[in-house]
Amino acid sequence: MNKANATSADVAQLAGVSQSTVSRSYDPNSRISKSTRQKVFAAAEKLHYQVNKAAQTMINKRSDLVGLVTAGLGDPFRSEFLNSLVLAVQEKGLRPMIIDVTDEQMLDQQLQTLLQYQLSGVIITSGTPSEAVANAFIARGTPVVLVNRADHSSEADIINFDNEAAGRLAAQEFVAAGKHKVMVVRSKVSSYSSVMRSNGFKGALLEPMRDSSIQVEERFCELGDYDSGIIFGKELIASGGMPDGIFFCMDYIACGFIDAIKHSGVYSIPRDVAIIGCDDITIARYQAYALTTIRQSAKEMASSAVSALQARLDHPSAPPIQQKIGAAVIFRHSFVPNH
Amino acid sequence: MNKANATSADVAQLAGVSQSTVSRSYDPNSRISKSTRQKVFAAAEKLHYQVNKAAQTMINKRSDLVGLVTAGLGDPFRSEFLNSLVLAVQEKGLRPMIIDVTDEQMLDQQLQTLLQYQLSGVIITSGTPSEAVANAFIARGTPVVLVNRADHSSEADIINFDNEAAGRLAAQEFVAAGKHKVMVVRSKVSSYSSVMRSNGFKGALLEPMRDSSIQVEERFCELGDYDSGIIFGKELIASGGMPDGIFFCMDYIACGFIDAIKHSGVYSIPRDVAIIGCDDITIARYQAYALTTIRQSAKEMASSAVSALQARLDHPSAPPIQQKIGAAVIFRHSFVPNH
DNA sequence: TTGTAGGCGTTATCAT
DNA sequence: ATGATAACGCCTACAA
Repeated sequence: MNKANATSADVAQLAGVSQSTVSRSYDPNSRISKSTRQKVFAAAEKLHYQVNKAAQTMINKRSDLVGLVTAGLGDPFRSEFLNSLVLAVQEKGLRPMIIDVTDEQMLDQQLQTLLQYQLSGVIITSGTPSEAVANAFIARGTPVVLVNRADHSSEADIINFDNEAAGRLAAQEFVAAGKHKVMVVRSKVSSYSSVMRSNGFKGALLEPMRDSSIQVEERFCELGDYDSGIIFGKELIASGGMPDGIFFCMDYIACGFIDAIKHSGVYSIPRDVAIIGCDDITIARYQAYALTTIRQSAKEMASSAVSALQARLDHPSAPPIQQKIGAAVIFRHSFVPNH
Repeated sequence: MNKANATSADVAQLAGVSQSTVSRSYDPNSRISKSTRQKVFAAAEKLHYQVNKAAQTMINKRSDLVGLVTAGLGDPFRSEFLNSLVLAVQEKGLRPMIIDVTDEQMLDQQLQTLLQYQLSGVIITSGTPSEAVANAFIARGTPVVLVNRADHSSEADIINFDNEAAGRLAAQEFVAAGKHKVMVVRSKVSSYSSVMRSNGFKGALLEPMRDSSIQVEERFCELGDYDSGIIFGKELIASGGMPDGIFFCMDYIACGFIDAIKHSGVYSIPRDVAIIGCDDITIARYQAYALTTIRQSAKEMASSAVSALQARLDHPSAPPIQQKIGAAVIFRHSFVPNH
């Protein structure tokens, strides 16, 4: 095995052409005689020639690497979403490079070293790392796509799940089902998405023209995870005042809640209390939960984000895009609409 | 914003030194006067200078990029493991680049383009892409670490969960609990890990000196996921012959099985049938499953893999390492040992 | 300790 | 249609 990779010069020599001809052979727009191109490709194949991206990057100032910035892979929905992003990025012939900025204290460091790679673009998914990161890249002329973030940034493209619509849909279902007393639950740590979802829910119920016979209350649990749902459930059971419908701004909380309810044996879902979640995480469909939820299509979000990035690479100076991804109710057992 | 990034030449000019001095300032081993180094750093900071990795890569023939090759991010355990890898890679100051080779037909293409980046190393996690990928990189002098794979490859470092021990542990628990008729279930599509686990289980029970009053049977379900577990459960219930203990080679199958059992209402877990899974996926601890399982520590595996890679980067010609990561029983409700 | 110069493998601009 | 040649930004002898 010759450890040294073949270079275009090697190929040129073997093919009996100049190095620049080899380079041109790989440019589809370049007009080159069919025969030479064939010669070149043949030689390239023989030598297992592969372009050296580093050299290419020096000239293009672009690595075809796309930074996928996320905060905390612990949250499984985030990681589900990340997977979709990876796939979408790959499909465009780009390469996903993950950056987890869980540790906020390292954010600056991470960010600095990131600038070293000549990323073609950066996709920032929901989480803390926002303005600072986005601006640093935009300042350097690297396209940035923001996903599920408040739209403070001026120059970045933005893809958002329609969080308000999600909340509204849940509310409408409860109204249509004739619920009397409903609740919306989100984590204390207010994420953009959760706040919007909650607002959408409350907003839909508080509209003045709406039949006002339905009570709404907003409640909070510590975090946005399963365990917080358990705790919240226990407390609600203990304190009494169980509503007949609850909208959880995150599926994980809902799953925890469901387990708490089942374990207590006091209430029955959906008879005593109907549950609607939001996200449609993988386990939402598992029989143990059978969670009716507002789906956020990770795939759709991901491909939109990557398409936006692609578009910006093609037209760097186009005006920023802002796109909303629709919400849809997925009916399962935890809430069944009456017909 | 000046879109053009500052180069070391710019820094040199501002600091009033030569470009090579700037370069040297960042080399800790280089002997440089404190004062000049300070001047350089000051200038660098002022210009927001960051090394251009592409240029660096051309010289070092190394990008500090680590390829994380996986097959199918759909499997949540794999994605959990990948997350750990990402974290571990980051901690070493390297950058994780994900390669999903789900689509086997694209494997070759993917592989080819991968060679273009001058990866510092490649970590291949369980899945189909093995020999071909590994060899291609090794041939080019890029270190390869194999995780949870059969050890056919000669030159790669190998990190394996002790799959046989996992199976053995499960078997021992059943024996100690006085089970009479047990089963081991794995997916038809035989993965290295599952086969080893099953072998470990069967082996421990078939040892000649062992009290032979315990019956063992191996069963198969289509895939290694939740739905296969459901189907398997339904069929087993319908066909009768429920054993008093089942070892599932993958937690997801176990979860599906548990839901099938609960839904049928015929049997009770763990009274009628005790369940032990393997992996300790996130949801294994959720109340709905409370799955007793053999833990495969994703964190430990990941950090071992990255450490191995690091070691090889430091000592390229050291003999290949082969390391086993221990298994441990995590007791929950689906199987409770008697004391 | 510091500066000068050559080269890493491409692509792009000139000629031819 | 093809071949020289000049960057791209950095590291590393070599020289001073």
